[in-house]
Amino acid sequence: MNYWLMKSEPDAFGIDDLKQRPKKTEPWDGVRNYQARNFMRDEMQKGDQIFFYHSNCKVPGIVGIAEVASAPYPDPTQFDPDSKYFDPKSNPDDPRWVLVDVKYKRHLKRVIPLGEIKDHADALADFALTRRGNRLSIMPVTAEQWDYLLGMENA
DNA sequence: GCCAACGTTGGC
DNA sequence: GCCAACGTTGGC
Repeated sequence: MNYWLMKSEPDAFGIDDLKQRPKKTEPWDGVRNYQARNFMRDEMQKGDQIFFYHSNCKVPGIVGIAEVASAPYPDPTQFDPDSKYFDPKSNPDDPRWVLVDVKYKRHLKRVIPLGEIKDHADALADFALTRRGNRLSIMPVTAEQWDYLLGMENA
């Protein structure tokens, strides 16, 4: 089992939106970054645990926990000319972009703000989120980092 | 293959 | 709203 952190802008789709979805599950479409895609395509498995992160908002940080709820499959929006994620260069016989379904598990008892995560940089050695200039929307979390961040929930 | 221009991300 | 970081595009 692997651990991940996935970013979302709460103005567009936040953890409350996920919770309110039928089956509390949403196809994580629109990922158009190869590194993030490769994580989904090559490494994600059903049951993997996800930190749900709110970006581009007043208090960016980890707000809850979700779970990978499907195997990777082609992102349908890449073939939809009306979608803002439409990719005319993607070949239906060899889709360029994939996604997984993401299922809501729970909110954290409190938001763990980015600022606080940065304060613990030493304990979270090499955490992808706080590496300089990081813009990945999906990134791996080690088991150690996962446990440590979960511990911060009660701090 | 290089690299300048451009667009996007996302914290502040 | 600003801007640093960085990915992508496209001319050459």
